[in-house]
Amino acid sequence: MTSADSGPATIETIARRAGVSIASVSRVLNGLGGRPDTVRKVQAAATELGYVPNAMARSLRGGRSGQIAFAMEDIGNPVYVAMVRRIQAVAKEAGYRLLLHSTGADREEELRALRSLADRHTEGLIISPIRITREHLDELSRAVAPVVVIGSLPEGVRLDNVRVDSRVGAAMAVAHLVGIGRRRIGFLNGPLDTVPGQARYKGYLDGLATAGLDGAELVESGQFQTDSGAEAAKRLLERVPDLDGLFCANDLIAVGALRALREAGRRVPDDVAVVGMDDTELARVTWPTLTSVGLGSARRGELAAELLVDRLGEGRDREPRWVSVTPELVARESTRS
Amino acid sequence: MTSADSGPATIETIARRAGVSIASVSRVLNGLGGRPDTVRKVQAAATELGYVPNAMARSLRGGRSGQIAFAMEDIGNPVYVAMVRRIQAVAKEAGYRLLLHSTGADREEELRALRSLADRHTEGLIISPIRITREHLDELSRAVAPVVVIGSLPEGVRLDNVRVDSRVGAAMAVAHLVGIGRRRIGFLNGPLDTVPGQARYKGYLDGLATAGLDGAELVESGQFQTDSGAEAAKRLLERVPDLDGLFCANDLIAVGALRALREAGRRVPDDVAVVGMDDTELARVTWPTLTSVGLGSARRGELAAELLVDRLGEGRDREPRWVSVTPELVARESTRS
DNA sequence: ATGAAAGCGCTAACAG
DNA sequence: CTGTTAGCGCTTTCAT
Repeated sequence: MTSADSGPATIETIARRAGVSIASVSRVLNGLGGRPDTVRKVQAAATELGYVPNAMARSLRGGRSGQIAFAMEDIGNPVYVAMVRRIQAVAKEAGYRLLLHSTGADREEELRALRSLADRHTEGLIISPIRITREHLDELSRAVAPVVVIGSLPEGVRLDNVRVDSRVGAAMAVAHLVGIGRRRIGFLNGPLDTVPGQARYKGYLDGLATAGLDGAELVESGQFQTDSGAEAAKRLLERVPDLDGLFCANDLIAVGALRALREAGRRVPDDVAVVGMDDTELARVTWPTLTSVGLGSARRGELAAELLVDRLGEGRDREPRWVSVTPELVARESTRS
Repeated sequence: MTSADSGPATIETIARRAGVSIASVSRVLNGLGGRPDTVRKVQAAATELGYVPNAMARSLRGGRSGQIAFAMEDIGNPVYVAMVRRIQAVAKEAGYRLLLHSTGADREEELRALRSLADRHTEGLIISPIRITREHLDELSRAVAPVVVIGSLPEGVRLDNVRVDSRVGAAMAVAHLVGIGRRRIGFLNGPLDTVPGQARYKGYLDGLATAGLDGAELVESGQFQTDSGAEAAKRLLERVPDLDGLFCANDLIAVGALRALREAGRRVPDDVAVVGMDDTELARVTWPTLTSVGLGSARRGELAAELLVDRLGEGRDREPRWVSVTPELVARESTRS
């Protein structure tokens, strides 16, 4: 340890120690060959000094940070957990580190996440916005690095995009309830001014129409959350005592509904059959276990990550791609007939 | 838009446009004053060009990346979700970005996370290792940047550390079961060769001893997961048909146990009362709702983040701090007498 | 108050 | 095959 250098080793430290130039050090360390003798000396020095390349310097020089980010509303929602898991896996596989933005319900935070691409600490972004405003679209079109959107985009937006037709999924849920003989089918929705809120509401109406039912007055909306779901269920039960089927716009709402139904003394599925949406981990944990329409959250995360990774590599100039995932109903006890 | 420059604006672009030196640009942009005239010109140019400082260059120059990381086993576990949420919040508040390492069950990955501090892309790390081996300790002591450990550390390790005495928590669970008149109290544990597995097992024994009970043969171990918990519960029920109380080493195991109990036709809490641990979101979702010993996951995440942020700032040379959180039993339906 | 210049650590082009 | 050198974009002396 003759190292009179302070701080961590750099290529310069190594160069001095090995008696070669910094260029040779760089070459050897990047596997670009060299005289066997040189290679040996450099490697020895690097090992002895415990050299690790400085990622910041590399990034600045190479113009690539090796980082991507995922922005979602709240990691507390199991849907996002499923996405993060797969995104993480794909990112790591491709040699990217993953950053997390939790935007909360705050629209402004989402925009900030988009704008922050400009400082180049991140090479690309996956974003799953719950609302898509004019501002979002402006900011998206102005983004200085690749962005993949998880969620539906208006026609004509030229961005990589992973979607699922939750309208169809919602219709499937209703069809399933109809299939087991339910006729008074309610719907607990999230906020109507969100993309998923809109789509699921339309799907619910589609499902009813197909079955020749009318459900105009069987809808309650609130937040996409458990407590809100419980309250909405309570309101609906009071208004519609003869309810026999219930579709919930996500599993969190459904969990709240199950609670409210129990407290109201209704048996599930005997009195009221319940279907959730997203098919999260929760669906297997409740009692009765929850029938739910899976929207492939894990798969969407994975696809989004793959799209992004591709665009950051090979696919730099590819046309924007719109990929979609098919909803799938998973029947469990809450609709066992 | 006379900008003949390619790529994003830099201080140099601005300097040319404003007719000043790059040094002045830097000063103005960092609020270090200047002649009113200069300030105005620079700000105008910056705005027009949509200038955003390059984070990589800043980092390299300043030696600070503005990033911290959190390494845990699997974001799928609600305990970590709770931690991430708070860590995220504290990090953002303090101006740090948050990186996520999912290490899986892989020991090697944890070590990699620690070693990766050396490349300086991250200023500090919060790690919640499930096992602490000799290698971990070596690597921890060798870490080139501040590390905060969530979990218990052997005496004498000089590292910031947030802990909770889950041994005491486990004893509380048993005491609670005893308190509602249970005498044949089983324990479903995770792997015994993990830190939490050890502590909770000891706490279980403590609890029994205090009550003058013997439970040597009422233990099953598996993984800290739902399916594993269900299987373990099944095994235990076969071996010990007169079981009347059950403590589970975490909520995931407890959820599995509830399922197994139901399948075996046992009523909860009438036949068997159940207590989980961690008091995750799950505990409020199951039926019956699950009594669980909270270990302050959210709080631990928050504290860890605060310790780290402090050490990266003011507290650079502070003595290592060991903070602890107190377990708290939250009684719910699964132990209603 | 301002500009010139050095340098953070690295890679790559260019000579030799 | 190897060394010298020029930057990547920024902050910060050091003169002026």
